[in-house]
Amino acid sequence: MPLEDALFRPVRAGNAFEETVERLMQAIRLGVVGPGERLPAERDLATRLGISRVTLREAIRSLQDAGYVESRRGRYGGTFVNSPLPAPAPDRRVDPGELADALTLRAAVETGAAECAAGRALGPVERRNLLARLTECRDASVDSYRRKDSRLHLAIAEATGSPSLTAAVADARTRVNALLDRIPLLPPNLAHSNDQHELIVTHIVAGDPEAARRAMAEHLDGTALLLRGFLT
Amino acid sequence: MPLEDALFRPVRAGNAFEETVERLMQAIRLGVVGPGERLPAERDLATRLGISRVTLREAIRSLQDAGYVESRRGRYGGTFVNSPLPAPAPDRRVDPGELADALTLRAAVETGAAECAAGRALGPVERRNLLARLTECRDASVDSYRRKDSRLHLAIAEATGSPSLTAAVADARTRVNALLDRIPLLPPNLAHSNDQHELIVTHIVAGDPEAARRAMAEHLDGTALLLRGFLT
DNA sequence: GTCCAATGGCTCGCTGACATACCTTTGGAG
DNA sequence: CTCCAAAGGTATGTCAGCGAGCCATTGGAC
Repeated sequence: MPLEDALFRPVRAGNAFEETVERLMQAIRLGVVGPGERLPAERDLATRLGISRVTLREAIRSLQDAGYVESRRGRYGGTFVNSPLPAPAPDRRVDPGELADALTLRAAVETGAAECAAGRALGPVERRNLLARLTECRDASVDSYRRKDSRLHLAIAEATGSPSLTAAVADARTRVNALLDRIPLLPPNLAHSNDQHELIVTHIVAGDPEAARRAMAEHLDGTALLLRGFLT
Repeated sequence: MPLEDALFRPVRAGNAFEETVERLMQAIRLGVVGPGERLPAERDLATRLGISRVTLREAIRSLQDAGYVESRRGRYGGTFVNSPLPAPAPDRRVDPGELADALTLRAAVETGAAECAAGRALGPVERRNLLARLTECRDASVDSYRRKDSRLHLAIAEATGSPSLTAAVADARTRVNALLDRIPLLPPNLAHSNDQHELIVTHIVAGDPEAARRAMAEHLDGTALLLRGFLT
């Protein structure tokens, strides 16, 4: 019974060290902490993540070894994200079940987020955040595009005011991004994406939930088709 | 920044014991393992949950102490869910932020699930499962209603074929159910719910995603209004 | 020039969780 | 009647992860 599989799934996705590495990688790959920027201080971050500083440091150490970050001591020191970032790990086989699962989850949470964001009275801060991410995305270079794209989608999730939904969108995107890293990024698709982004944001700031949802659904269908096409 | 709060949220929701108790309670409260039914054998369950048998037994022990289950030794023994179940813990203050967060998340994942389920070619097993849960829900007594209701909604999530989305719906429902336990269950609302359920399932088996989503959204709005009303 | 606050770097003892093995109970198969 | 498979119950040694404290480095404030 698949339902029992869902409820009796593993309580822990891995040990504390592995899960911490995943989290930090997520922040970097989603562009929440961009190249050149600093992670929170170890003591602060360990508290926020609910782990010991020792474990956090082990995780940071392995990100250093992989070339993602560098640490500097002293006041105004810290752990900084490298620029440029190393290329992600090479291709592995993609489980078709995993592909369908990730795309289904993303479709649900992201269209839900777009609709919800459009249905709220957005404050000026959220409005500005959305528009800023939109233009950043449009102006992004090819190798920073995925990060800027993710930041825009996360800004939409943030505009729902729901931390849980924001986290769900971040997780879904992380999974889909890992798959997208296996296929080429083509400029025409990129331009098309930007047009769709503008449409989505327009509907959200205009407060039209139904239209925002439809625009987001179309946008996601585009990359879903690409993924299914390239990954057999 | 709320985005960083979402990404740097705690890696672990609690220790292994606490999380295991939550999981088992979830299975019982959602009616996935109903009164009189048996949980999987300890060795099997511990493997599925990715924890040691010792930790699982500690969790089961605390459910025994709380009166939710009983264990019997010997072949054909096991851990069985009690009937009737003890009443949930008495009222505590409800954080209005938590209420909004839980409702937003649920709205996103459940409408997404309904839409996705309606958009798929359902097998005969899934169809029969949906209809069976629908009638079970209609015929349910007042004190088993919440469980049967949850089972129906989970069947819809299951029909998406996405384990992640199913798990997300289960988690969202668990949070909302915990809030619903604080307000009365009124027969008129119950009848109204049943009508909406029938509409939702009809649209799903008919393969009309748009209508299924709208019907689900209306259904959820009903309980959302109730919750917001009763919980100030 | 001196000081010092904030940061990364390191160590040690303690506890929770795990893997493994074995014991006890039960009820059907033969 | 005997046996035994499958289930819960128990004990032990090992290790990951934690808390707490201290050290080393740095660059601005004074």
